[in-house]
Amino acid sequence: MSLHDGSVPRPKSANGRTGRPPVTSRAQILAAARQLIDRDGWEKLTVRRLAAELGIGPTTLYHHVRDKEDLLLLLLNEYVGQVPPPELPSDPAERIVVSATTMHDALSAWPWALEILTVDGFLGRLDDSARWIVELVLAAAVDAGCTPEQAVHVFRSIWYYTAGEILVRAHSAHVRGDDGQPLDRTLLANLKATQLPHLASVANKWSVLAAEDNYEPALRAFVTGLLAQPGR
Amino acid sequence: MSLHDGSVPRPKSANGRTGRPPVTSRAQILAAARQLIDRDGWEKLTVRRLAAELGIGPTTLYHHVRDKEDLLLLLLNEYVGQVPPPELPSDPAERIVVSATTMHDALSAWPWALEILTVDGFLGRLDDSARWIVELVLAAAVDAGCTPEQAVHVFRSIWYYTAGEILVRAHSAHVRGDDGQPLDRTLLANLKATQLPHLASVANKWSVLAAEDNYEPALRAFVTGLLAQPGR
DNA sequence: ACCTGAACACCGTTCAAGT
DNA sequence: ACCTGAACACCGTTCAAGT
Repeated sequence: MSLHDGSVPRPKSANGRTGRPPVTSRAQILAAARQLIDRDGWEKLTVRRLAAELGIGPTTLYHHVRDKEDLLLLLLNEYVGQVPPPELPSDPAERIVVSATTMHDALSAWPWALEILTVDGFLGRLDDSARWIVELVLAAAVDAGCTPEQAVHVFRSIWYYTAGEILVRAHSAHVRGDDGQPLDRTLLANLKATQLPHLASVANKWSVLAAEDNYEPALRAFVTGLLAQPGR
Repeated sequence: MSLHDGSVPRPKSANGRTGRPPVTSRAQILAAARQLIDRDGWEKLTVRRLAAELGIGPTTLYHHVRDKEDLLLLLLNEYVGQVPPPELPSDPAERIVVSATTMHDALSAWPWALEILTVDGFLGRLDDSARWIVELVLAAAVDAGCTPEQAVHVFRSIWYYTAGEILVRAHSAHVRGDDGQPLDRTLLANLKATQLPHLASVANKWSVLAAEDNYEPALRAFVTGLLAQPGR
């Protein structure tokens, strides 16, 4: 790497700055990206569309962000950094629940953010503005009697549950059978009731049950179970 | 839809069958797809590569599978259907743990299969050969005293945890910092220790802890917590 | 310093024509 | 009945040339 700041000769211009004037900025790009996602959905965010949105050439973007992954990471840090911290209860176990729920709700509202987190190994790519949520969970776990190492395991377990819930639910949201029927019908239709009796007994209400939000009660059960583990 | 079976006039040929002879088959396509994934990795499975592998034109594939999603689903059902059923213990709670672990281990070995499951709303798209794993968990939960409805919630919670664990770990596996350093360094480097003390205290061993397999103990804690929930 | 169009190396899928 | 090449409508990214 031989690049270092200020090594490039700069042609002076009238206004004291140098070179061709910018037609956009990183801030503008991020704002446009967010607008595009909110309007057309996450899967429509492509480098080319984003450029078109801004009225610039696709290649111009590469002067403001390293690549698409970099863009997504910037977007994510910005978003998580703006999540307001929750009111924390004094009971440590309940504090874990509230902290995790805050994380969950923030990411549920922006499920695409979670896809970035999953793909990128998440923690290492966030900056401090986003990592405070992790800190909350760790602190509460330590308060509940965990060693720092155990607290990390508690956090990870909760993170897996939370990430799975959001990802699966986000993707299942509007899935229908081939014919547009809700899945119950399909489920029932080709089910050998004699071989799978329990599945058969709930097949006709599966999609109703699957639509119910059970995140928090199950999370509470998980936290209780984790904190009650032997060997601590 | 005006298509119905046998409505197309068929030119007879010498061997008693009709039309141009096939150069491949669905079974051959699935076998080649699996080989391609095992050899080059899941992300290299594209319609065009798969066709090249088989020595046929990309468009020929569309006579044997509806589209790429259909191909993945066929692949997945085949795989899950071949998973051997586990030895089940008599204790219902432990039976949930063993059943879920079987599901987990099978999908861990084939993480790309899980991506399909997540994307496609999973359950409704599987056939009976794959759904027996769900049945095992439901049956065990009912044996443990759950109503069928509660059993579905138990299954879903466990599924979220399992799916999250596999997805996050599969994607985090080989993530390094920009400079190829393990993430601990990056984590430590830009960490404001005074603001995030608990995170700071584990930063240097984070990646070691994150590499530890904690699936089963945490699952057991989860199951214990779920079955101990009030209001049942 | 910043922007641009052309180009590269890909995708999944459709469709008319051939055997 | 099955196969084919050409074509469509896209991707992310690089690079030499322009202002």
